[in-house]
Amino acid sequence: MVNNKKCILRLSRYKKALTRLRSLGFKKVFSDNLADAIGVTPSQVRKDFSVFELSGNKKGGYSIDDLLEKLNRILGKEEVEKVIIAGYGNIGSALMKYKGFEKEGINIVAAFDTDQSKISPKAQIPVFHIDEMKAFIIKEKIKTAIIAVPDMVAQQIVDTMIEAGVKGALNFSPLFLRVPDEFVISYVNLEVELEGVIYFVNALNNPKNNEIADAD
Amino acid sequence: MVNNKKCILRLSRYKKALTRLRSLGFKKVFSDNLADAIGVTPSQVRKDFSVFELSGNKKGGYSIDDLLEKLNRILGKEEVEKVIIAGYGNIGSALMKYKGFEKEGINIVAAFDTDQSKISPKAQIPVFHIDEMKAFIIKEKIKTAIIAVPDMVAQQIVDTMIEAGVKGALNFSPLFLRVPDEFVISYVNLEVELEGVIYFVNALNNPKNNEIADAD
DNA sequence: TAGATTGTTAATCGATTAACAATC
DNA sequence: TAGATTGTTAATCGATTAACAATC
Repeated sequence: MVNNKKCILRLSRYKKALTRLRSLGFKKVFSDNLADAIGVTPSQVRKDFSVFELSGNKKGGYSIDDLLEKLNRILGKEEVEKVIIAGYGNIGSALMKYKGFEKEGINIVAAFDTDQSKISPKAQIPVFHIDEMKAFIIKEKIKTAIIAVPDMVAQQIVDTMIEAGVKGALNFSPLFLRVPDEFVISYVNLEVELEGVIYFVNALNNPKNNEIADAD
Repeated sequence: MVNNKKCILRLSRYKKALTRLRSLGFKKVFSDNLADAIGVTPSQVRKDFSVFELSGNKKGGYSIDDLLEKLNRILGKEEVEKVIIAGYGNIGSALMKYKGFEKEGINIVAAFDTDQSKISPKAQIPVFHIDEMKAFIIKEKIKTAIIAVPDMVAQQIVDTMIEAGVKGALNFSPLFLRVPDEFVISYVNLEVELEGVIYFVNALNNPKNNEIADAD
């Protein structure tokens, strides 16, 4: 198993770029083109591919169809992934409607909240009371979740998820959550990211500094 | 200038943790406590602080008030930061309502969209037609923006922003955008993040593999 | 063939961690 | 004082990049 998050995230970006190239009618791609498309070096592309034994033809580049098929397999896209959302506030409801997930074969199957006025079990994508989450996870064998609940309850929600069998989550709560080593958790922290941008904007536009900051 | 994005993002996380500790009545904190609060090593905390000349007392730890004041200064929080949002779809409108930003002294001052039905120039936070964005940026001297427009127009929108004087952006479009070196851009790519979680969930629960993946 | 591109190894780079002297 | 914690240096670790042999 490749244990390098940044590399995996790049695979996902290659996939996106390849899909676009294919839709433009391309059949073949060179490490150069792909590097350009996602903003890395050609060495990086070839290294990443080599790690996953994605091979091309010397001189002939890589077959886009072939790469896409293999990337989908690596990223677990052979079957549609069922994901639930805990918390149906601003973020949770935006994510439910977000088109980007279904495009990638990710299927949001339900959301959960405490607020009675938000609950709609008959909707196309149902919103249930949070008390029903545990049973739902067990019944539907949910492995992946999105945490978009208020900070105060985030730890408690992830604990429940873990008990019920969830193996990984995308967490929008700004708190650091305590989870077992084998639980996968990825933090998306919008304030922190935006504060980072603001810091570099100020720092780069301050005449004292003249270095260049990395985008990543 | 410290040119290490991950370090800056940690400063923002320290700040969050310190605010919480202060609200619980604490006055002092040790590198140990902070490390624990955000999930890093005590060495990391002391190293980060040393880089920014945030000093404590040997034996006595760090003063929370003092740290918070200095962190706010470093992160440019002495004045409220004005930010605009391009694109008032699912993501854009969720971000407008998002409480996390104002908590951190980030002020969303306007949003822009092409869809006439979304435009409301008299709202508390106004939504204008995208054609008015450039003039608004110039007039209000906006330095930081959030890009939440459809993929197809993301490059064009960031070009306009740059022309008008924006210096950095948080980009929710999954495309790699071409920007000048001195423009700060941070990518938040929800599909990519979620795909990463799914990959590790599958990989870790596949009997062939028994290594542990890093959360970050 | 000659030229171009892959695949892989070795070198580089930078960030994290460990260790420990200084010191409160 | 003795013990604990900071602040910093050096060691380690891991990821990225450069270089180049293999080869289509």
